[in-house]
Amino acid sequence: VRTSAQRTKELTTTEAALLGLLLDCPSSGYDLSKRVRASVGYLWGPAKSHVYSMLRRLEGAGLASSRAVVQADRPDKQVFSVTPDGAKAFTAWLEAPGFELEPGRSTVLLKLFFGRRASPETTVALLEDYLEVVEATLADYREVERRIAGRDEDLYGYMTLKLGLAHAEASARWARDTLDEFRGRSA
Amino acid sequence: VRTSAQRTKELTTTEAALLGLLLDCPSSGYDLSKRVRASVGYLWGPAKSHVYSMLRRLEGAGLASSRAVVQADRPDKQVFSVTPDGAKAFTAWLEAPGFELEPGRSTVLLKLFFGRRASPETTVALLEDYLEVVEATLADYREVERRIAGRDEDLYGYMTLKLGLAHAEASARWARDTLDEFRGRSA
DNA sequence: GTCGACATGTAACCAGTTACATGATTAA
DNA sequence: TTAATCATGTAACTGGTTACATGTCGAC
Repeated sequence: VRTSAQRTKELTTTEAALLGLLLDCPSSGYDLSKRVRASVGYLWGPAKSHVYSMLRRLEGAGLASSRAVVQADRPDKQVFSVTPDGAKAFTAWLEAPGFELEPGRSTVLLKLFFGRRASPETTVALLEDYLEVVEATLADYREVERRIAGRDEDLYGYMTLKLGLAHAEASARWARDTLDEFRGRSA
Repeated sequence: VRTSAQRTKELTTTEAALLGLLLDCPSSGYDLSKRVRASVGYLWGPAKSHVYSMLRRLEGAGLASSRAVVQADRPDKQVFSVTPDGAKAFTAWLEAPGFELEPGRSTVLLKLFFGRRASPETTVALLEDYLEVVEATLADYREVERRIAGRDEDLYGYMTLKLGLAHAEASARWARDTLDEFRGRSA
């Protein structure tokens, strides 16, 4: 039989992310969705409808509170803030050791793995497409990098971005190498 | 109004993976689960119970067929094979352009992103833990690499592994660099 | 008067997980 | 007899998605 002490259900990653953003600045679901895209978006991007339901859930759990804000020039909105309990839950999540490191999970990899069942052209096309996408995101990341490099308040975001950059660079290099090797074989 | 030509529901990634493995060798759900872990496991690992239900679904869709195999020395089993339709569906999946490239999605990154809300020690600990895990998987990958390098029949698996290796190496390098920089700041 | 940004959701679905149930067979 | 491996599932849940519904408000 559980007592009331059991109420510390761990946070979803999305819940944690939203609390983290809300700590910076109380927002409506609509605003939050946009803030997600503008910040953690490239590494965590829930659907808009999901954001709304997570907010309601946080509120229900007493981790966030909302107040109606009447606006004259545009539709009214519900602005959510983090409650003391919510802040506690967030730091607990943040400070808790351990993390999930879900593996590759990319269909490119899986398709390549089964490449011997496809024509060489298919594999080459796959790799070329992949390279293209990777180079595009690489360009994005580099732009963000230029924007936030050196800015002290973005230090942690910068460190995070760095890993994304490193991965993208490694991916691009790999794709080029693999393409070369692959073409070498077919030639 | 749809005609019967509409029956080409696209394959789930897991379905495709299972079909791909079944093409190499018909197997029971139990065997397949083990084969998954031994091959694509590090980049795609469905739960055992999920494998069973996917197999039944493939059978229902006419993409796989099963026959009961009576065993004297151990419990009987259902062995699944790919039907001609299944083979067609698999190559369609394999040959279809496009792929999903879900982003980072690691909680490490997210926790780091919110690092300014945590103590420096927490962040350092996080990075150290991460580095440890990455180095362990790196060691695993290198062992697999030694095992399959040069073997022509594993060429595609090898190429796939190479990306995993490149990512792991980049991650380790990044973690070390970030730790250094971080400690430099605190010092 | 209609388009686009603002704002909040609902409904239906889905891939996948965890925990558990069940039982055969063999080796210690 | 008990534990391990083989073998197949069920039940309940969950984190998340897509598609859609609904409406406000200012700008053109």
